[in-house]
Amino acid sequence: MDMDSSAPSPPTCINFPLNLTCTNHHDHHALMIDHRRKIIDEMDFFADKKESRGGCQPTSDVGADGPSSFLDFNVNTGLHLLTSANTGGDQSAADDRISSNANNKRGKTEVGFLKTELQRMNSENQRLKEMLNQATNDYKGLQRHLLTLMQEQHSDNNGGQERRGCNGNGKVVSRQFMDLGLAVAPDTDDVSSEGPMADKEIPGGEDLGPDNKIPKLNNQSPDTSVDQATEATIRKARVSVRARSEAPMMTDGCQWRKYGQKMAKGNPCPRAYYRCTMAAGCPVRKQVQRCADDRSVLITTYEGNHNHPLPPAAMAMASTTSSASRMLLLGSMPSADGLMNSNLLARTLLPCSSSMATISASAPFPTVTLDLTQSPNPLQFPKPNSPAALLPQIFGQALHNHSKFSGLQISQEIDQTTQQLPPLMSTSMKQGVQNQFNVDTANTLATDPNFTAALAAAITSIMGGSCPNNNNNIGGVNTRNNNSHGNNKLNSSSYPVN
DNA sequence: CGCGTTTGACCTGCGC
DNA sequence: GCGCAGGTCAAACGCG
Repeated sequence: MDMDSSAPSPPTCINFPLNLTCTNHHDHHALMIDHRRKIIDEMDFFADKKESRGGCQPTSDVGADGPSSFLDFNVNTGLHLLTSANTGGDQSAADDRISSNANNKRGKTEVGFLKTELQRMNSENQRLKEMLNQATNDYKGLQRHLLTLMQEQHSDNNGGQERRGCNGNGKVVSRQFMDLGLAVAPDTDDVSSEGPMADKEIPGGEDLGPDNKIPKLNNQSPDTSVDQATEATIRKARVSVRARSEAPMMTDGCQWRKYGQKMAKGNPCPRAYYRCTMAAGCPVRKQVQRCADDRSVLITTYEGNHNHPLPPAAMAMASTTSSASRMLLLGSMPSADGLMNSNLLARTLLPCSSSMATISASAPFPTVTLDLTQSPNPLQFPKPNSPAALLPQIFGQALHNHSKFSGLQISQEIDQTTQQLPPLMSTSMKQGVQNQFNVDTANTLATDPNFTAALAAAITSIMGGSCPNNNNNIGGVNTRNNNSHGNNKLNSSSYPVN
């Protein structure tokens, strides 16, 4: 006997109707534009429709018959009625005709329901847009108000004479504003060199030197000045990494050139100064010095952000400086004790060790210190070249992945949340609420699955790619990088400090 | 010869 | 104003 070659293949008929339920506007719009056009990157339900016209072909796609919930969903929509109408018959036509009236009603009911639902969603979307606009306006207004207050306070405290503080090579910025994450500019409107930090890898960001421009507080929109001042502060922020290592220098995937060495007071070990040589004019510098108390501890301090693309290994550390700086900035939001719970943030970032990371704004430059020498479990950092010794990179990667949340989203959420407070609430009261928000946010960050996932991903990527036998090679990245530069000598990633 | 390191001189900020 | 300390510059030097 012949196999039932004439038997229709029912499944393809069932896929078709879903369009009405889910993406009415989508596919309908596509059809209006061009009936023949296939919709790329979307499920092409019309493909089955076309096939069904020429005879139903068995498929192995989602639409094929089987226990797929997707298929079940289609069936449950009841809209397969349209399919039968379009296919015009075969064996199922009779059955369809029998049930057509009931299905029609049910289908119309569902379409009507979906239309209502769509309208409701649209109106809600519109309402949310308006709320967002309102929040944005309030946010800008508060920033404006904050700047005004700070200017007034600054004038009161310093008599307007002392717009200074330490800012790189002798340029002076109000320390108070630095602590607030803001900087007061010299009399210049040139803020062109200001820009996003490592997150966007701006070219021409090499403004660490005496020509460093600080955004002017006046004569520009407050939100812009805040952003630019923030970036200026971040640029001067430092990330210090303490690691127990016998190696002369920590490996971070970058190429460094030593440009100086000094005997620092109180430390018999000289301090070496390096600058990044991966790109001309890269502003990133680092200092390497052995700890006076424990010569086995290497202290590496990073400053600035790279203005060039980085290999992943180097990106991790660069991300640390950038992201930790943002965290530090977030941690220096105004509060009753002048410093928002910086160490809380540090503990939050690395909850496994309360002493692993500290944030200090009391130093000439706000500094984040990652102490990798105080592992609660000695096995955790067994050898200088072990994957665990690459924790700064892990930390950096995790922070990088989370940097927008930590540096931008949080602060925006803080501000926007503050905006929700009653307008008559005093500034100090709002500030208290904001501080509490910071605490809550930091606690949330500790348990945030995204952060955990980012950290886990970073650990996986670092440890998975690390090569314990090669001090200068993290995941083979450096080797590739060296080849691309065509000169291994350039990779001066290890220099004796002593 | 090119590149990186060394090292003394120089610059700048800060405290007294 | 002076001295100190941190940071940078640049000529001299070494290495491959």
